[in-house]
Amino acid sequence: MNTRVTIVDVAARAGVAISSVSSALNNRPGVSDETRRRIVQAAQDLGFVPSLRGRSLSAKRAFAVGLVVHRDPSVLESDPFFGAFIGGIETVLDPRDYALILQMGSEPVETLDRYRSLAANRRVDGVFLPELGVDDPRVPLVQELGLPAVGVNAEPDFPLPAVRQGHVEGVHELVAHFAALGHRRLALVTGPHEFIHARQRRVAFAEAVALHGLRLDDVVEGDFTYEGGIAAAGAMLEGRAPQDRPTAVLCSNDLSAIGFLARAGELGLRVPDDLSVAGFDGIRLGTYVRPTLTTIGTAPRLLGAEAARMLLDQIDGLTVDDVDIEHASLVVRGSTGPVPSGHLASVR
Amino acid sequence: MNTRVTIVDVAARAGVAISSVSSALNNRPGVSDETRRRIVQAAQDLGFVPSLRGRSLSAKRAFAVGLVVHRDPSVLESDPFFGAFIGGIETVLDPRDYALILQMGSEPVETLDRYRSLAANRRVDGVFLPELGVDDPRVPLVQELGLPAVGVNAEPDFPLPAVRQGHVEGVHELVAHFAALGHRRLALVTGPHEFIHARQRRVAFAEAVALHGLRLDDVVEGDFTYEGGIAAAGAMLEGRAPQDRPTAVLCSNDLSAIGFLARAGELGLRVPDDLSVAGFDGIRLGTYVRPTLTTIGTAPRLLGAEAARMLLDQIDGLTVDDVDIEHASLVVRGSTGPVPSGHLASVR
DNA sequence: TTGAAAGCGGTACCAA
DNA sequence: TTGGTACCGCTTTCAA
Repeated sequence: MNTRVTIVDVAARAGVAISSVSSALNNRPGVSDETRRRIVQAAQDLGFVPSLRGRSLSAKRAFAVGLVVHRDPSVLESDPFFGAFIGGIETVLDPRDYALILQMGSEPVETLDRYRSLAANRRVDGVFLPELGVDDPRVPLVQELGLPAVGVNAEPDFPLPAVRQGHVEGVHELVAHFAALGHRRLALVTGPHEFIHARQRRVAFAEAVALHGLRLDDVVEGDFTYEGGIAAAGAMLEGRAPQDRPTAVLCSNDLSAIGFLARAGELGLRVPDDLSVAGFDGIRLGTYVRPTLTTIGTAPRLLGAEAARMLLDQIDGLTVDDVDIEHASLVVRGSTGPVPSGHLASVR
Repeated sequence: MNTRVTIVDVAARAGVAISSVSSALNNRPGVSDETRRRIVQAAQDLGFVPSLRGRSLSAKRAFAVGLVVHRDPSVLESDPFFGAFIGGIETVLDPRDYALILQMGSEPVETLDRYRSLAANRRVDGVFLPELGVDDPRVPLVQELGLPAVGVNAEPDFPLPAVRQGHVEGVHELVAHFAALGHRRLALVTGPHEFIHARQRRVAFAEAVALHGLRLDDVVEGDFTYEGGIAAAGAMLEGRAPQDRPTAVLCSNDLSAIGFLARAGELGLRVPDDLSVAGFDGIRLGTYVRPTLTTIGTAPRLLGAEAARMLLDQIDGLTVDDVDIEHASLVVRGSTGPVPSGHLASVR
């Protein structure tokens, strides 16, 4: 039990050369059915599992892909995106005998180094690029390193293969929802400008608002955190007369929306009676809070699965086309409702 | 740029044998200072990074350790433990050039298979065993496989190296806190009995309650989820007269405590005026909710770091002693307060 | 101290 | 169709 079964053992038992074992077990042609059968039998008898290390060295592959999570160490802790994203990745990796190497880098610079060393010692065959920033330095890096990569929710002109989930439609649905409820004065809590997805959501919201002939009263920059939502609510609502406040707010992610809700409540505003609030993501937590959070539901799990498929295909030398998964769409729950009556009159 | 720099290149440039390069670069004796200097210089000039694959095959090591997360696919999503735990692991792995391989198995059986295949193809040199169950099948498995492993929060008689964070003290602190606030009738929402940490918390609570001469009114089994907390609150509070209710409740983790809080609120109970509620973990979310959650703060990050250190040492052939990190302790926040006045009178 | 060479466990090419 | 063998890139004896 101490010494492992190698391909040599299998060859010996089947009475063939190791090259035949290799061919047979990898379903390559050039082995007679009879020999193949004997080899498979021998392998099974011996409980042979090819060593990843041997294969790795010879095949010049790591059979692993990498995900580097950056930002604060508590990302995984408070941001449900990665959990679901990783879950999706796993569903694809596992059947194809690949493994996921997860690394965390607190600061952007450190993150780059992680990618660099993953590539340098060839620990991975490719990487995911989630949470893309504007002019993200990881892009030229992987290009320079010749490291296969897949971008997640990238811009249209992204130079690498990417998987995207449309955000525009969901935002339009939400604004239409607001409009139908009589809201005229909307506001937005964005994410940090350096993130592409923050910008995408902002642009889509502004467009939709204009399209419906509504007013974009206020835009406050948040940071995708709960605390950021609290701060944004303070900035947007505190000390303002009802007539001066927006009646419907979109926060760029659910976490900040939930913070926003909490602060709004502390300021004496009832949601959705005095104010409608919506988030973006569709995290589970949004169904926990009261009122439950209206949101634009995304599919990080699917995004992960598709990204993994694209990455493995790319590693296999296939040409991969960008993929658009089903767009995010509105999920109406308890935090949005009709515009306060006072505001109906005040319009126009 | 296309072909990588190997040890052969370095040897050639330094004008020495590859064995000398290996010795020199790994700080092994038997190389003269002068030669060593030349080799280091050459390596640097060429930007040599040893191939993990070559090392791996030759050294019979994967230079990676594995973490298999089981239970529902949404674990990482809603349970902040793993994010912090992984963060802690990383801080130790990275400087020692190890990587973390993360896998997810939804069902326990599947999880076992993951461990099995990780061991079979030698993708990892060791594994973490978090969230131990009673008679956890992973334990005999890793023993049989001869796979180094470290248990997290294991029982005292655990047969493998383990890192633990004391839970008893924190629970005692909490019960003392309850007692000081005048509470006499306590209750507990546990986690599933099959988890060791659920049982540990239950036992500690019962002991502490007895020690203070208080009453353990009610014990309801939860499932460590928000929904479980909601259900537990329903079972414990709904349709009961104030005199029949406990006045202070410990939920076995924060997430369920937060669900408990929400449901209590819906049932018209004010926390902490009508009822005190505490959790266990110290997750960030507990500071978001209103009232903020009194809890017993744990240190998953530290647990991860220590577990990683122990695992790597074990892999290096060192004998590792079990480690106890600073025990979890009480964090008083807003969800606990004085016993309702009606109950003060009713005691005795 | 240095260098040559034998593995580690596979893959893949080439002759037989 | 088979078997032999040269790698893959490093570590580790063992002579020189």
